[in-house]
Amino acid sequence: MAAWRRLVAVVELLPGVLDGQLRRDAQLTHFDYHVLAMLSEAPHRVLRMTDLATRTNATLPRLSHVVRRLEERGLVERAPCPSDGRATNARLTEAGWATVRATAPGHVATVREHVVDALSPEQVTQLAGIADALLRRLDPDGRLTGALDQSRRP
Amino acid sequence: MAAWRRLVAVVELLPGVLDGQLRRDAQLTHFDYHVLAMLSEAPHRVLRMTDLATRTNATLPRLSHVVRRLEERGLVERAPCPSDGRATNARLTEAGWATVRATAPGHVATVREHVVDALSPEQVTQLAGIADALLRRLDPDGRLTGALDQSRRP
DNA sequence: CCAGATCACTTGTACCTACAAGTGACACCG
DNA sequence: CGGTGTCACTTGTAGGTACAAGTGATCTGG
Repeated sequence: MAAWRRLVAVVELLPGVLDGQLRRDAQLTHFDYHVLAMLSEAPHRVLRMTDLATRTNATLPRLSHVVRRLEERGLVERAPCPSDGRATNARLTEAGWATVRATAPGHVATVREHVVDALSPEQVTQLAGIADALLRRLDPDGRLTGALDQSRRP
Repeated sequence: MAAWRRLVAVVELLPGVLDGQLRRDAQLTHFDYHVLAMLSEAPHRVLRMTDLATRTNATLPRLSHVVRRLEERGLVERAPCPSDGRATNARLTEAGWATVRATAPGHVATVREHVVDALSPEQVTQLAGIADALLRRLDPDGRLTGALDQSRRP
């Protein structure tokens, strides 16, 4: 079978595996986790909704709903931005931070189990190059990989 | 950044690209397309719902809803299986077959554009090996890749 | 041969996501 | 300063997916 077809199969199956593990272990969607993880890496664990949306590849409506649900669970807080009245800052609460710390190891272990351990060291190196090349097309601005321009700050 | 994190980013972005192209060009979900494609490759273009579910990595309820919608659009027909009264056979109609033929080239072109053309020939070869290794963990029975046991037939 | 278990679905309900419309807040131009 | 346009969200509605329960048909043991 052609290489691309196998890639499509991987792309079809892997999200389900990652999502399932997080749902079981932390009652979080993979997207939820991504939101919390991005916040946890930000300075003061605060980000504008717009920045958070680009970092998670989400539309603003979708992010708004998700953050509202996370806020109801006490993992995130929202507050109007002092410097720009239009903007909203999302901040990771202590409970949210604790959730990330408790969840990250299991998530990383799942990825390791299903990806890294399935490949030889050379293949891991090759994969890095391949993923890099693909992301230059899929995500030219590096929004998901953290190479975002840092000019605007909350 | 680690290789696996870039892979996760790819896995996050690629489905959206594939889905978007099919929605625009054929008003089909990527999952819808996968259902039609599996039927188009089956003998007589007929498959049991259960077989179709494993081949598309879907739960039976999900498949049932999707096939109902495809049936309403005239792309698929359902009929009770003659040999097993419990089973339902899904058959690709002429309209469905025409849709697959009309849609496949654009879909393949999209994959080519975003994947194959982004990589060097060596990388494509490497990717085949990597995807193979990953699928041995993610899909040990080869359900999505067509290596399914062929004992039960409609 | 028939009661219970299993199988192959279908249907119903709840949740999540996408798209569209609406609401204040800022920015620029005269 | 107003008025217009844009920005940054929020809310509402429709469509898709997951989980749970229900319906016949088939198998199995006594």
